[in-house]
Amino acid sequence: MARSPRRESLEREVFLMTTLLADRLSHELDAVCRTEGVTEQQYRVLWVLCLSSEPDGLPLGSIADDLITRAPDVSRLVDRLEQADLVIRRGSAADRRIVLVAPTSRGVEVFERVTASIKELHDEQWHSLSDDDLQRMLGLLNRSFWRIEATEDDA
Amino acid sequence: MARSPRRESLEREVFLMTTLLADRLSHELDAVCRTEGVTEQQYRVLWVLCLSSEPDGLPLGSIADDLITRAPDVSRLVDRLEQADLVIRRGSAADRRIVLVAPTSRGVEVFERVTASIKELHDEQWHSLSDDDLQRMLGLLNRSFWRIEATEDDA
DNA sequence: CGACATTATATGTTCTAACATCTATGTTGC
DNA sequence: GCAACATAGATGTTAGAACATATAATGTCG
Repeated sequence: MARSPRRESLEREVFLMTTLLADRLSHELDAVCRTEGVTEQQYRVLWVLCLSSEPDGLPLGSIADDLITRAPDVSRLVDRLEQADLVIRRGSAADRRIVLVAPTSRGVEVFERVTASIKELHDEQWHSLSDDDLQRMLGLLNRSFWRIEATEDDA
Repeated sequence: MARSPRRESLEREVFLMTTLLADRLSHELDAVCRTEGVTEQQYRVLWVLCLSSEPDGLPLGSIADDLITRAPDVSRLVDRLEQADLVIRRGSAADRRIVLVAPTSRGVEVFERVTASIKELHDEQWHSLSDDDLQRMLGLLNRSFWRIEATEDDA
């Protein structure tokens, strides 16, 4: 933990802690996903698909839009999910360019199991923060991300 | 920005915003590094080397320890830096297993230019947060990372 | 209708991360 | 001193990310 000499400015320190925390959280999440044989990215795709109520599935491009993180390769991401029998591809009758992707029953099961595990993980990850702390943190994160100045109501 | 249906729990939302923000910040940093031809990881190595005051350079393993993010391939990371003439490798006389890595003058220059650009970037990235906000954020990030409960002095 | 742009997806390629393994050197205990 | 183990680093291999380009279907405008 020889990390002292690098902290020059407050901004840099916040930057480092943000990336460090995200790195840690994300890897823990990935580890949980892999217990069910999927990567974090693959889980996110399952998430989008399973929460969508489109019966025929979603177009590939629409998945990419809904994935919070940029994923410049949804096609091959879905390839792997399809090989693992977690989703199926189906052509769209209306527009033959479109490929609809829907979760298989196995895909739904995996999604639900992973989701339950992730819920436990999150409880553990955020155990040390109260709900008020989490709200404050969320506010700061949002302001940082969207780069908006403070409002008056800073309780 | 169709992100509404996914926010089930506060914990998950904070998790998502943390990773989302880190992802954005980190990519902006990487973009700055690449204007000087290095990746973020490579810049971090230069950082460790340039801030160390060891005249002969640091052993590879010691670099890995100092890199905040885990880097399970420092050897090839240094390969690329060496090919770009930003660092040099040198054997250690005391322990012939050890390879010392030191920045070249070009390496130092690149490090300094990138560091200056990053300073500007950070100013921009954190413009919307006051110093108090940054301190609060840092406190929350640290408590999240180290998973420590709140102390009494929550100003 | 036909040339041309646009959209949706697939694929080619390159680089890197992650994991495991290998080699060389050093250390320890008998 | 030597066998067993530990350590430092390099390398082989595989999978995925990033970027560009190709292919196919659709829309548009003359």
